[in-house]
Amino acid sequence: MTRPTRSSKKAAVRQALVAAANRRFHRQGFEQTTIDEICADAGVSRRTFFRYFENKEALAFPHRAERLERFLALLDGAGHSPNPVDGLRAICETFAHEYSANREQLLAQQRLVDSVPALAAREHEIDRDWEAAMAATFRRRFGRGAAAERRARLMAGAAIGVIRATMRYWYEKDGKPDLARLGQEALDRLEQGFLC
Amino acid sequence: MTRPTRSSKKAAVRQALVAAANRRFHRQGFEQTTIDEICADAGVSRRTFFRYFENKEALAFPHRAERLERFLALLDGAGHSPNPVDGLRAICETFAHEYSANREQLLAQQRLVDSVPALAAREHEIDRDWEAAMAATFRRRFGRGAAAERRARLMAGAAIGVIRATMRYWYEKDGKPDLARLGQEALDRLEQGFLC
DNA sequence: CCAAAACTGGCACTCAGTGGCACTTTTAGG
DNA sequence: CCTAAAAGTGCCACTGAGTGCCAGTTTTGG
Repeated sequence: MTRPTRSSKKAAVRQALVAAANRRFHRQGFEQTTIDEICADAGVSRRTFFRYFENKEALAFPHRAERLERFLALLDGAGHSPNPVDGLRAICETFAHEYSANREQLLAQQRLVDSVPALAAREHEIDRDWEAAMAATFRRRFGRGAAAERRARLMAGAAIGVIRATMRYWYEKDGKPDLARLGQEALDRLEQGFLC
Repeated sequence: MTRPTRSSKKAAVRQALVAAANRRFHRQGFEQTTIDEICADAGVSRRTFFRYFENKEALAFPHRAERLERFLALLDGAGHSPNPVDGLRAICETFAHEYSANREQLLAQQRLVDSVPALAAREHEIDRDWEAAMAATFRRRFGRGAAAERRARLMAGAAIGVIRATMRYWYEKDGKPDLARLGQEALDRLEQGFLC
């Protein structure tokens, strides 16, 4: 029987908070759940809660930091394709598989997010992080100059736009369509434009 | 001397709150300003404040409802062009002129928004409204069917993506570039895609 | 084994936002 | 005009989010 290390205990506390929050949010709704209740369930003080999460909203996106990190790493790794969209295609494939594997959990999370405006706002914040990451990558690929800069940003903006639209569509269809396929079609559009 | 009517008084109170908030936000920052202070400046009770604005954040976007309404009307009006982007081009022209005319005010507002995460989140909420409006319009143009539906949504997502990226660029350049021109270039990209 | 560092709990505090109620002003109908 | 209903306002008490502070405990590395 190994003694619990500090970091493993931290992970356990975090996990307990997330689990308690999920239960409560699901049963009572987001606003109707107080942080006190979550803390009581997790056996932790309110003060400690705020050392694990910035605020109540953060509980609804427990993988935010980790996923962004992974996205950044993948963007870095896919740095060699001549066309930046090809890099996105590969990344899309990776995330599509992960999301499909966690379908139920994601659907539940999304139902929650859609029902609480404050959470929808946080979700956009996340998108913004991803957009910034893509813009930085594209900029590196497109080189210097104001035109290249603008192009990189427009492309990142359009990319996150079609990605988010795709996710919403997938969620709305209860995660039944093939997400990887939807993603590839979205990226096709991004490449080829919307001229009729 | 005309007796002040009820609605004119309401408008005056609203205006006073917005003005007081702008002053305070500018001098002390958003979080450092309490609603109490704003109410005191405007000569109104705290309880009354919440009858004019949903929350403190709403003070930073005083034209939100009005602008969305106008956008919706323009979308409706531009319903006859064969290519939906043409409709956007006309609308872009209209808003570009308005924004350029209110450059200073918009720049100040944006500096505030960029410095407060909560406000950035609200801004995304606004974008979401605009995206939904565009998606509905495009859907009408593209007809029935899942493919048309998806196309409409992807296009709306990409559109708001390039528009927001354009606005950010313009803000960052202190509103000096020709916004109408930037907008048209962004819409060119939307039409023609990002294939290298 | 020990000192430093990290973690925790508890308390007091500020401020956003809500509900309720009494009071005043505006409006519309006769 | 006059008046009753409706709309708007102020005040008060309350809940709950989030922060600063400090004292006590646990973990870690040497």
